[in-house]
Amino acid sequence: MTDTTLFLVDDHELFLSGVQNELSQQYPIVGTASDVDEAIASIRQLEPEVVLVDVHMPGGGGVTVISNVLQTHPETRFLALSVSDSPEDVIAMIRAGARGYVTKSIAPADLADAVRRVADGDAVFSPRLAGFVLDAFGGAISPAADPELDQLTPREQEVLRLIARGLAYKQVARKLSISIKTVETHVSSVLRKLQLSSRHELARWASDRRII
Amino acid sequence: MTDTTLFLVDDHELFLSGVQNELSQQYPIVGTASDVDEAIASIRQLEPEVVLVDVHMPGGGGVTVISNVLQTHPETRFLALSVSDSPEDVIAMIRAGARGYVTKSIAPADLADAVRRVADGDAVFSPRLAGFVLDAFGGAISPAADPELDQLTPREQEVLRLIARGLAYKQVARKLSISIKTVETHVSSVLRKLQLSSRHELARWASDRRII
DNA sequence: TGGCCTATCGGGAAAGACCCTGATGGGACC
DNA sequence: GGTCCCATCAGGGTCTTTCCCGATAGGCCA
Repeated sequence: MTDTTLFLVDDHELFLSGVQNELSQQYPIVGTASDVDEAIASIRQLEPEVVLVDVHMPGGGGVTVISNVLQTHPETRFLALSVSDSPEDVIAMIRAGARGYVTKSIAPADLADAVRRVADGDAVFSPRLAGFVLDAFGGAISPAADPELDQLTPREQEVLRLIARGLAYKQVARKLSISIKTVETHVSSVLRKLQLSSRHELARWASDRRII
Repeated sequence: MTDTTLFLVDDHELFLSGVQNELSQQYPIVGTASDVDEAIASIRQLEPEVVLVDVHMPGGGGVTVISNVLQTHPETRFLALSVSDSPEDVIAMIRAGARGYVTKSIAPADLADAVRRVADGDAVFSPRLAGFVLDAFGGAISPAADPELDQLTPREQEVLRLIARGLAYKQVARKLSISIKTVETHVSSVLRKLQLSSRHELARWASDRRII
């Protein structure tokens, strides 16, 4: 039993009860809530250290709870608990301010451990989500076949990448062993196809899409 | 003792020996390396499941090791181990593909636990880094007082931002209500101070640092 | 075979970017 | 009151980028 105060938010009473049953041996559970508004009000009043919050709930979901509470109580730590492991949900919760994200299939002992780690300030993710989060952070989210990129020929994409890297036409020409004039042609085509008006905009366009 | 094979990379023999001493009870340590090239070659040959890698090393550092090995062995899991907890280092390692990042002040037992979690596919960060990583993921990277940025005057930084956004000198001039010549002067100063040679490199420099 | 796309080049011209020297006024610091 | 740094601007030169006008050669397809 530690003294890390815990608060539970889930719209399924049965699940709420299960979690409470499993964790009350190890943490003082200061309160529970089964809808968004109730959760926000109670958390603000009770000021628990860690909040276990469900992702999908009527009335806005966990994101609403997290972002609202953090505005007044930024020190509160949130651990998202969900049946879903979809990237969209994970991203949304992390952006809102969750310190971790585990799926409901987690073993009770692991959940207790996750709560402890979140209370310590650590970041906790289910194994299958960890890789995703890091990939997203590294900017290597799914290749996501860009329709705008697809309309460029392979050679044009190649030139685009080098231009985006900050190389001058002359350097691109040397690198690809072609003449400056050819580079000009490719760049012109790219600018026209992407409806941009200068290599500077092109560089920014590329960096926005992480094509570097 | 689990069967998770471990490989250690650190240029400090003493530290290497210490880690080896602490962890060899729990993991089969299949090899160690104290420089970048040796590390890459050995890891490719021995194919350990988890690699503990130092961030700062002569010959490129941990980033080089990680990105090289991942090209041929993408299933290898890397746990970065460093004396530094600076945001730049953490970002660089994560981008390179590290699955976790802990500081060398970590307790041996915690390190063993971190290795286990990385082997499980989990993400591991020292508590003080966890928050930073999540903040960065949420797109709210701290201003992170950059020493290179600091040597620029406020006006120069302002011009830098606009240039990095892909604006032409003329547009920058209009936006700041100054003459093109003044913009030229500022850009020249920035290029000189940052030791860059063209606005294209400057744009790339800025986008690398997310100064946009 | 003729049409279309791609990749490769060239001349020439206008605009933009870059570099150099030099100048002015306003603060800050000592 | 002199010395620095900062921000502002100018002239003039060189190189780069961008956009015209072309051209040739290869591949694919109906």
